[in-house]
Amino acid sequence: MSTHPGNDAASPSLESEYIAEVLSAVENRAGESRASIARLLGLSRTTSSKIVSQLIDLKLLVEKNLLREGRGRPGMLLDLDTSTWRAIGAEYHSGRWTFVETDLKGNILRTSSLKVARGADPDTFLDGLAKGLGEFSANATGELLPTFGVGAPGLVDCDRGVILRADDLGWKNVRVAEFVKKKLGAKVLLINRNRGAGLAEARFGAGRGVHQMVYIGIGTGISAAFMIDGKLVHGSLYSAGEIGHIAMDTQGPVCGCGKRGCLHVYASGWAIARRAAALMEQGRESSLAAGGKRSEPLTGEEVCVAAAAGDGLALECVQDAAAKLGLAVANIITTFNPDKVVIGGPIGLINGPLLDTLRAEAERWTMPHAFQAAKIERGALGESVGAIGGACLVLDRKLSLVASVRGR
Amino acid sequence: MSTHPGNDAASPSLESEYIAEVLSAVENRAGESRASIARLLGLSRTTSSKIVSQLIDLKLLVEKNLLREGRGRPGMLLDLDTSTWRAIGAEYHSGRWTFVETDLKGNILRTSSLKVARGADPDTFLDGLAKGLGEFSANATGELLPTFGVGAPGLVDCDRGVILRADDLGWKNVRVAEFVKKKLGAKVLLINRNRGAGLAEARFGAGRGVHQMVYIGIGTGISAAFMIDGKLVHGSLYSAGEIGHIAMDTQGPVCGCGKRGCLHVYASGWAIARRAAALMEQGRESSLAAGGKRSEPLTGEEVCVAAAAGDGLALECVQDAAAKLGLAVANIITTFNPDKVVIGGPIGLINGPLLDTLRAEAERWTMPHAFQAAKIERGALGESVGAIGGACLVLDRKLSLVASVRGR
DNA sequence: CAAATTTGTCAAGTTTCTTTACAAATGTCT
DNA sequence: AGACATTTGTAAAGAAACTTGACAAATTTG
Repeated sequence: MSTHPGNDAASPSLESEYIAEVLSAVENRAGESRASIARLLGLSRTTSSKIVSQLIDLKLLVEKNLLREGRGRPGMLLDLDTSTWRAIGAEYHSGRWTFVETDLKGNILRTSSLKVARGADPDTFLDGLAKGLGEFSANATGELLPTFGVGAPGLVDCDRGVILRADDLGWKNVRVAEFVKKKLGAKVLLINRNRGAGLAEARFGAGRGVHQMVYIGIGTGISAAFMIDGKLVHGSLYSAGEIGHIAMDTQGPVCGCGKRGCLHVYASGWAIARRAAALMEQGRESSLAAGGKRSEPLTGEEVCVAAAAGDGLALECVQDAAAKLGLAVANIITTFNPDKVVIGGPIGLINGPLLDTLRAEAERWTMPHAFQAAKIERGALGESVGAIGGACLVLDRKLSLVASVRGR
Repeated sequence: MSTHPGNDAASPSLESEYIAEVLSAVENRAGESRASIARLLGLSRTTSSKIVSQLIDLKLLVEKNLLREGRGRPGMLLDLDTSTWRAIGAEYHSGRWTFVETDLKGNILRTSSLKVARGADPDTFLDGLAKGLGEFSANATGELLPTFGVGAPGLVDCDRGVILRADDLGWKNVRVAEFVKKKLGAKVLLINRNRGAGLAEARFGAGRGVHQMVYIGIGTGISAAFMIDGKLVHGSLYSAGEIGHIAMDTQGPVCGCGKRGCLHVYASGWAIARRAAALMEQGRESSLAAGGKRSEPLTGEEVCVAAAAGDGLALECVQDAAAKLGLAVANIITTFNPDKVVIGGPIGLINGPLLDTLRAEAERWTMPHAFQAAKIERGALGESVGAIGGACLVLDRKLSLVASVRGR
């Protein structure tokens, strides 16, 4: 036994091209042993064993209990090592930074959040991120992977870590990665927050094990993420999934983008709130009007909650939105043929009438075989899903990150 | 020098994991030498050289002229060897089998076609395929890769080589691969003909070098193929791309599928022909009516040709179809953010007013940045593109196929 | 024409993976 | 219970693949 565990001179070499394959075999399947991995990847037991022991030394894998099945000596069950490495992810949403710390399996170990002025300027946004990351990472429960994953609003250049534009906030060219590098000396992997949420749901949530997944995030705006065989579809300029502005009706009302009949004007949180406010303005009764004059403007979430509680006006607004969403989802199902459609976002996660209407309308406008293939479900990771998505980006690179920490 | 070139005892071993990478480096780039490949893949010149000589022995690569650039000894320019190996692809379309023989670069060396009864039963269809393949492959101009690539109508199970269903023909579970295996003893790679066409355009046609491509095939029906980073998107049950039945207007006319307002009822060849016929029935004048009573029903292609020639009625029909196509393309661009949209199929390839209208309407219904990224162009491979797509499937596996022929 | 540079190949050396062998741990059959 | 078959994990020896270092060949530059 070594007296200096792990970090000593006899540290593993990490030269095999099969290391990543072995790791992902353990990650994506359950109940693998050294021998079963060897069979799976077409390697000898010796090689599999050697790689596994390297990964154990790196604290990426652990041996669990014995695998009793069939005859012969039982194998050692392998699993991701959740004891040591930690990933930190962040997401900005509604004027608030959310931070999560996860283990290698994406389990949330710790959360924190930091309020900044809603609709703030990019500088406030960036300062909040750096401050939050600095404080949050100081209290890590394990060894940190040396990169932060960040989910941001707007059109994101993932390669350069820049928010190219966030139209609803009026931002342009916000260089997030560069800022954090300067402020904290740490690397940032940036992604659009809804794409990050889709990634997280695909890896750890409602889309686990699904090969063709569509995530639809419904909040103030609407956008989607396409996960095909474990990979996120970015598109040419990172705007794949921006379904908020698909044209639903060429005769429809004018949208903020200048076009008519965008999905956004029918089904976003913004649209739901506006519609409810307009109906109340016309004198329609609703529980939403209780308490007289409001200080803050009505939100889509509030309307959805009221609808779930049975408010007639709210129900009407939500169901109309859900019907349009259902039609959009139908066309996405027809176009993509996914195995699963995951509905998320602040609006999508509310346990109300939205999902049933959406599902019924999606069925109405799709071919039966495509609809049956596509299970439509709510997201399973809750509110901080976007931050988990950031952590996912870090976890996807854990191998190279660990290698670089260990100073290969 | 060996007296038995290629096939003798000293045949190459094909064990390196870099063989495929070297081959695709030469394939997808131009002007590579042994040394430049070594740099590209991070290999030593020795290894690169060894692999290249193996590939030359296998007749997959050839040395061309010298590469004079910069100082130093010029490298040997490498290229795919077009002298030996041949791929055969087939496509069924409008009651006709088309066969193509290509070299490793997808160049068409020979074509043939075989008419079978239009709207024939599956048996006639299969007999025609086996007969055609048998005769066509007998006259090969080189050594055949031992597999045929076949583009077929309908929903195709690529793994098992079965047409699961072709609704417009009324077929179900047509086991193409099994039939050809029995009849000719040869393996078949089956694909939907429009997906095959998309594959071919991405590899050898208008989508060369494009990372995010959408192919839209417009014939009697409409369907699409999505090529993301060189890979075709199949979807969960191989129906990704079946955009003929996306809902364009919930108030629209009833479609054959039972729903309302499908793209198919507005913009397919079937729809264009029906619309033109209806207008003429109402007494509208058109060059299409010349020659009195017709024996065959009017086709969408005829209307498009008449529109290109300036016929007013035809122009109206084509432009209305193109406008709906443009709207559909707009939503696809918004959703996918492609670099290029390739318009193909019997209708899409006709050099008439369709493309301009489609492009204008697509621009009208997309965000500027997404539209600008997506160049909309006609297919570059002509009518037999589906058959070339079949050949593509074979070429994509050339390495393993050649290895198996050489009896590794 | 010499010097510098780059290519392609050979021989020798290193690393990685496999083969062969064996102890250890289990189920099965008698 | 005990012999036997089966499977796992590891170690030592061997094979295969890739790299290093060296060198002739082919070019540009000065």
